[in-house]
Amino acid sequence: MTLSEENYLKSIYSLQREHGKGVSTNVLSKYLDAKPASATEMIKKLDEKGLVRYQPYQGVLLNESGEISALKIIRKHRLWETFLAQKLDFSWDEIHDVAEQLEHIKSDKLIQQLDKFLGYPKYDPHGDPIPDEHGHVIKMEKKRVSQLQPGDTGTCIGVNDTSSSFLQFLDQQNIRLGSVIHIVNFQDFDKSMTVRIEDRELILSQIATENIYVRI
Amino acid sequence: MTLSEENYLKSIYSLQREHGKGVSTNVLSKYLDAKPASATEMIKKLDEKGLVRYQPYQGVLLNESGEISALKIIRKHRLWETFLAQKLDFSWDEIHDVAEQLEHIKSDKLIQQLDKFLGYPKYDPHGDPIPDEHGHVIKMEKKRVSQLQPGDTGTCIGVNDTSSSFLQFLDQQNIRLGSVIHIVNFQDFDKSMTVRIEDRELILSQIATENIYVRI
DNA sequence: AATAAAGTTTAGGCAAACCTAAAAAATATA
DNA sequence: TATATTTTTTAGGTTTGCCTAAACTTTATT
Ligand SMILES: [Mn+2]
Ligand SMILES: [Mn+2]
Ligand SMILES: [Mn+2]
Ligand SMILES: [Mn+2]
Repeated sequence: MTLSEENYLKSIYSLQREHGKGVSTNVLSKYLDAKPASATEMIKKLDEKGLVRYQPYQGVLLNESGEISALKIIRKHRLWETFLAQKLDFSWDEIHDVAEQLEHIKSDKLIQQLDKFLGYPKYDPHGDPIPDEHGHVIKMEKKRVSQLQPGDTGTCIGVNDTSSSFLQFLDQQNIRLGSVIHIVNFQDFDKSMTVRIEDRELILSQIATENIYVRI
Repeated sequence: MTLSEENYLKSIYSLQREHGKGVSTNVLSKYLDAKPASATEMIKKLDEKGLVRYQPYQGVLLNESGEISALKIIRKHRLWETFLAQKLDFSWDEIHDVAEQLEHIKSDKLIQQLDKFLGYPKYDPHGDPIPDEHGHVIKMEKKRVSQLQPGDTGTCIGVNDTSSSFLQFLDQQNIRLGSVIHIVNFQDFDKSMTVRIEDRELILSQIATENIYVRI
């Protein structure tokens, strides 16, 4: 499989999860920073290879072998992210771009040994579950902070927005994986929330609370 | 720089070191497992980019910026080899192919942190010196075992032949980096040598003694 | 239902990195 | 030195992955 094919499969997997139905060439191409015509071409090729189901004008969906392939790449991506964060002291916002390259290295032994070296981690530094070698993923029912009520408490397990600026903001506010977030108050007029993290109270905007995932 | 350009620069660097003069398209293409016509094309492109000096029919030579670029890739290759051997328990003969891919990952921070994580190693698992971030390499006067006399003692610092079968042979014979090799005897009829390694005597063929490097 | 807008595909090109086959140059041999 | 052999370059193709512009299909609006 080529680098480009791998990136398409991974993208289709993510977008398929988000929305329900077939992923349109428009959405897919925007996600990959390419043109719709390019997406159409690639989708046709993946269909011929038996990795996706594609009906013209109806979008694309991974079939079983496509999903297994996608999960293998996601496994590699998340293991490398874990390596970069835990062993090389990369910060939350720096790991993604490098992992985007490393995920395409071809060596079964490499990824097996990396997994072992890291102590068989279950989650990556963004709180996303790492698929096992057969492509099995732990299903998590994660909630957004915005879905909690005053009085509730959640443990931060990830983010939705992975932009540098947001991740840097979280770093500054000392919000990291495992942080316990207690909801103190909810302001109706702007949907912001007052939360307590490690005995420190702060106000999070609606945008912020919608982009932080917690396990309750 | 593209992956292919990087591989060409690295190859030219190695071949230039071996022979003295300009590297011919024939030699270069054989080394890279490509056709001479492809080498000519690439060389012309590298010349236009100012990385090599190329005169038709006269072969190619790296100029200063080409050499710096080559050494940066070699630095990455050797750091990754060290990582694979030291941290992921790859054996001597397994590391090269994976490092051949990893050397092309683009991230200054990655290689800086990897270097730190490994404790700023000076040599790779084959005994070759790792260039520093400015492209400076330690010049080593290494000798082949075949150049030693009975009574001499050397410390194994690398190999010339990096084929799997040779490296596996060395593994079986417990010859590794740092092994102290004492020359017991030299057989004139077949140029083989009796050597002592860790209180064990064995006979090495001429082919073997010519492909093991030692520091005396 | 007819028309306008938006989304999707097709057609035709382009650059990178390969290739084969033919032409040209350098080198070896008679 | 003339000819044969080897090496190198050039010319023309192919594949992958991208693009733009035009044609077509679907969806939204009047
Ligand atoms: Mn990627
Ligand atoms: Mn992640
Ligand atoms: Mn390489
Ligand atoms: Mn090496």
